[in-house]
Amino acid sequence: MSKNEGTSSGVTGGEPKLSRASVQRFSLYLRHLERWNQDGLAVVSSSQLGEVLGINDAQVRKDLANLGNLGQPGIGYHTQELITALRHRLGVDRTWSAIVIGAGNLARALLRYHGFAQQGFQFVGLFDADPKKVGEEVEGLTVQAPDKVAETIARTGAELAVLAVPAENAQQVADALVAVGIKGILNFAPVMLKLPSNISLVAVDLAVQLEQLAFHVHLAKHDAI
Amino acid sequence: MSKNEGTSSGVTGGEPKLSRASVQRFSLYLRHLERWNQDGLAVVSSSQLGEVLGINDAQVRKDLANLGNLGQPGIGYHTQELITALRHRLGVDRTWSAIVIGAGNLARALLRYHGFAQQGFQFVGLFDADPKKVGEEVEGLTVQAPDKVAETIARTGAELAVLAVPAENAQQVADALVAVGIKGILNFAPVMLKLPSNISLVAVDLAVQLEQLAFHVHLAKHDAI
DNA sequence: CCCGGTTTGTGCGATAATGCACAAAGGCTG
DNA sequence: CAGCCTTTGTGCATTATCGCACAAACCGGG
Repeated sequence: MSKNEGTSSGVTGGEPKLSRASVQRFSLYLRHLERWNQDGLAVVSSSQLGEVLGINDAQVRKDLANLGNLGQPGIGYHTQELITALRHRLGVDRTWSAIVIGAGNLARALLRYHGFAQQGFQFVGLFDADPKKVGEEVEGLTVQAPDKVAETIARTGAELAVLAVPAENAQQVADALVAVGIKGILNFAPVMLKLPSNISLVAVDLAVQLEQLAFHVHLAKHDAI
Repeated sequence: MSKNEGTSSGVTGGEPKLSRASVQRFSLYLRHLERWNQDGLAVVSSSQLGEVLGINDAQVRKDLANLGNLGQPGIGYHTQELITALRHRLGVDRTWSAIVIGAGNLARALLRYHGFAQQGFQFVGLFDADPKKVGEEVEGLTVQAPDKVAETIARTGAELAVLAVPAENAQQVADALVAVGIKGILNFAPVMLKLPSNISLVAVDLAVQLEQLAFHVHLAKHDAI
């Protein structure tokens, strides 16, 4: 996240400020609640949520307290109500349009992953600088040349971009995206992008994750006292 | 990470204990250092590293102090030396073998991503429960039935597994992997796996990341005081 | 309508992570 | 070799995050 550190609510004091950690968990709560809701579970408790997330139940209650007093002592939380509140607070009680830059395998995987659509995200454009890829069809989208991005944004109102290009080009592409009005970037390239502070950024580095895993296994072996 | 919370070094006190946050950054330092090293940069400073990671330089020095006194006042750190120390400490100064479960698009994307190989990870097996996929060739690997996992592990010594299966099957598959001796799991399914505490776990939920991004953009709009 | 069993909301202390600021150490110039 | 500049290592204050524990609220049974 660029500089959106504090997640400060406007001084107007509308809603309580959320800690970065809480926001991360909100998505996870939502995921589980939606599953449970489909299973017909009308009410959930903080300990149930804590259980599946592997955290303390008090933490859950504190997080959820930020949504207003939705919990009822002795009962728990109404699943549907909680889902609605979470989606509203997260800003996913609407549809978000996103474009994808880079038509490699990762992009294809993302386009085919239907979890996004369920959460209200839709991909409205796919772009690649490689002329050989332009014109190709992927999951209902036709690969376009990068100079068509502005036009697509204007037409669809897309605010988010997924960056799945090589590290070398990432910064340059990101700059171009900002120039044409993109508001948030999900970056898969293994570089720390420099963006204006009003542009949001979330980075996912898959190699880092695997490395973290290796480290923990490595440690577990040597730790074996 | 299952319970490997403290990242506690064995009481033997070999190396200083690393904070979870430091370890996360270690991978990032390494990534940039390797790039710079290839570019011929022999010496780096904490402020350079802080710059590219977007963090304070004091933080960088504290992190790196955990590797021993590699820095020289007035000079900085020798790139190559730092790389060696980081790789050693992270446990990536060796080759790690990993298997992939689930031969969907995400798996294909991962197999084709060469960043892993550069970091010393190699994929030695690909498995899918769908009989129609068994026998297919993907990036030099032949999709096998899940009951062949044990055999592959025995043959290759693979310790890591990448889980790229639907959420419904994830826990069951994970249990099976643990049963045949896998030591660490990188989980892409949107569920919190329950694993024995001696098994390491790193989870990546792509939908959550996109949701985080949406939230920050959402907030930026409403925050605009 | 009272009582035991649940579950929320939260004040408070504990723990972790971050950032500041400065002394000590190395190198370059003249 | 003296002076100045750079950069490390780290003690300390600040901030963020977590978990415990308990009062208050709610339910169902008898």
